[in-house]
Amino acid sequence: MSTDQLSPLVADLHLLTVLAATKSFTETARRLGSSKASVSMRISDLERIAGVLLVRRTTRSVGLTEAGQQLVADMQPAFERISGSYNAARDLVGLPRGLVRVTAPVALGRQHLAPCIAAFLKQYPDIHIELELTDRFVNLANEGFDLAIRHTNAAPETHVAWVLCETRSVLVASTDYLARRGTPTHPEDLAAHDCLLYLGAHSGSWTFAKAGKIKSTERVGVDIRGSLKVNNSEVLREALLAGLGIGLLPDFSLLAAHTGNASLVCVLPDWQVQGFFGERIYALRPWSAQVPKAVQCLVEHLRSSFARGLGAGGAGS
Amino acid sequence: MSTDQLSPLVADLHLLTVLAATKSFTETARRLGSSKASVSMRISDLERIAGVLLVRRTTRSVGLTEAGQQLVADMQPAFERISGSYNAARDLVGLPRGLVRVTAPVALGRQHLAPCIAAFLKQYPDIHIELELTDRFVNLANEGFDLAIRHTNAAPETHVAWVLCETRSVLVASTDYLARRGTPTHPEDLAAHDCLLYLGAHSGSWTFAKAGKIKSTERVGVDIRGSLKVNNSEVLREALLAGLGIGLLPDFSLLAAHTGNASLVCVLPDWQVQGFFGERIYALRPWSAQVPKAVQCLVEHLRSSFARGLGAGGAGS
DNA sequence: TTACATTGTTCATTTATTTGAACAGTGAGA
DNA sequence: TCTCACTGTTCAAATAAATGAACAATGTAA
Repeated sequence: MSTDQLSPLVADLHLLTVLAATKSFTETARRLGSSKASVSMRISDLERIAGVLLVRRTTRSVGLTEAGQQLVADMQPAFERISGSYNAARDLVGLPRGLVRVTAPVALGRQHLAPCIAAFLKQYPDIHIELELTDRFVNLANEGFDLAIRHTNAAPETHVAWVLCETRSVLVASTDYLARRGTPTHPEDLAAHDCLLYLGAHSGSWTFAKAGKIKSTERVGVDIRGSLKVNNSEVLREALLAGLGIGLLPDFSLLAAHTGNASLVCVLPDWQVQGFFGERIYALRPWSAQVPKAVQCLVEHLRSSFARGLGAGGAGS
Repeated sequence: MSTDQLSPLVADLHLLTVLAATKSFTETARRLGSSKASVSMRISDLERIAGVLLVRRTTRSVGLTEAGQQLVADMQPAFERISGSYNAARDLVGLPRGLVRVTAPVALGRQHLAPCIAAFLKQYPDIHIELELTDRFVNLANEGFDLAIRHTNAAPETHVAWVLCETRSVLVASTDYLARRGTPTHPEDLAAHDCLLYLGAHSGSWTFAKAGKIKSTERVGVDIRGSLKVNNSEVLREALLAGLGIGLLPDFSLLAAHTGNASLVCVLPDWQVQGFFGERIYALRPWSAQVPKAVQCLVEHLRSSFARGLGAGGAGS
């Protein structure tokens, strides 16, 4: 079949698929790096030329008409295939190159990912990275990301997942605080302490098990109270460093904590807190037939860096 | 998988598939209705951005590199799917519309197709037709046609084929010529006549069978000679009308012939000539999942017009 | 209900792309 | 071998597209 007549339209048809994903002209424009005026005009032109109403506009919300939905659903896999083929062609030659869009939690990203990526970019000058730090849960496929770094218990089945490292949640406090308020020797002592909570986790109580015996039945649940709940682990760490109380931090956050003039020490080192923060750091990728070489390189670099200790810079020269 | 990065490139990637089909920048530009300068620059840009050499240029011939070939082969079905979906979406609404590119033999096209199409276009104001008349054998898929009218014996297996009508080859001469030279009563009499030949057919002899007994063994082969061989059936008809000799014409050509002041009559009506010109007129279409409504309408119109007698105009109001 | 913030569209201006003619290079035909 | 027709590329001029500020419309929050 001839596809000649497509040529002036393919770009607009692809635009439509993005619009279908975002359901927003503004967001579509941002994603494609153009203006909403342009998106508006091009979609209008497409509808005029096709002679079919594709987008239902209600000035405040955007949805596709039935025709539009069908069209997009039909074309989506085709565009994915084209994208995959193009990336494969790029990767046939020379050094890995191209743009990789990454999303990561703010704290983890700032403290560990950023220096790691900096070293990576020096090593591969033809790879560009867009790093978006947010603690919001992003839908990789819908928002156009190539890679997500997640701190979680289990990788979702629908994605390709690489384990970057194992992590633990550790109960810590500043030496200053412990000097003032005493060091707890048993979980039940915490009831008399200021406990700082990560907002969003199942707040209100911590469950302890004897270290090394997490699966044993010897568990202690402690209701806790404190003056600060916050959904940002960096703020939490700063508060702990400032001596505001005892709190739970992922172990990798501790590394950075020792660089300041204050320092945090482990509390109840013989006890392990259950279930807070994920126990692994993953790199996730929406499923696709093949992984672009640039993404593969980045993941490889992250794995070796994380294996060597979090926050370690590059993989050497 | 995100295809966002595709957006500025899809059109160029599609351009590449057309270039792969035509193996010519000039022809690609003609097909897409743009200039070769534009094609040249866009392909160059694509290669620069991809970082891969896709096209092998030798100033005189164009071919794809291995990377380019692989890329195009991968993308081709995807673009066909997109094209199909787009056409399907268009056809969901209202009157059939869109562009239909048709190729047909010159004579058949001028005499019968053109008036038929004229009536069709009046009936469907939103359908546009590009009619390319040529006796050259065109590759539908490669040259971007949606429909071909062919005068042939059997439809190729690789295409969708509709039979428009049956035809016969008829031996004719002008009354004027027959008056001067006498009317042959047996094929062997032709040896003494001026016979005008369609150039390109297996020239040099005609094989006759008793009418209604084509499959019988009673065949007569006659070596013929004459002063004119031409590959255009209209010129042949004019020559016959001018009394230059006896010649073979498809029956539908005769209809138009009677409109002049001279007229042609059948020679040897009891005999049937074998194998010259096809015995059917077909409408062919490169295979595809679904036939655009505009094409379907056109074929339907052609069928009913041809069934009603060749050259009949529209299908009525 | 009434502001407010944000959406999609419009229009004059800026920007990028396309164009056509000139050019250099190559393959077919004599 | 040489010629000629035609190829793909280049560059200034012309054309088309993208931009962003202003605008009307609508869902949201007070």
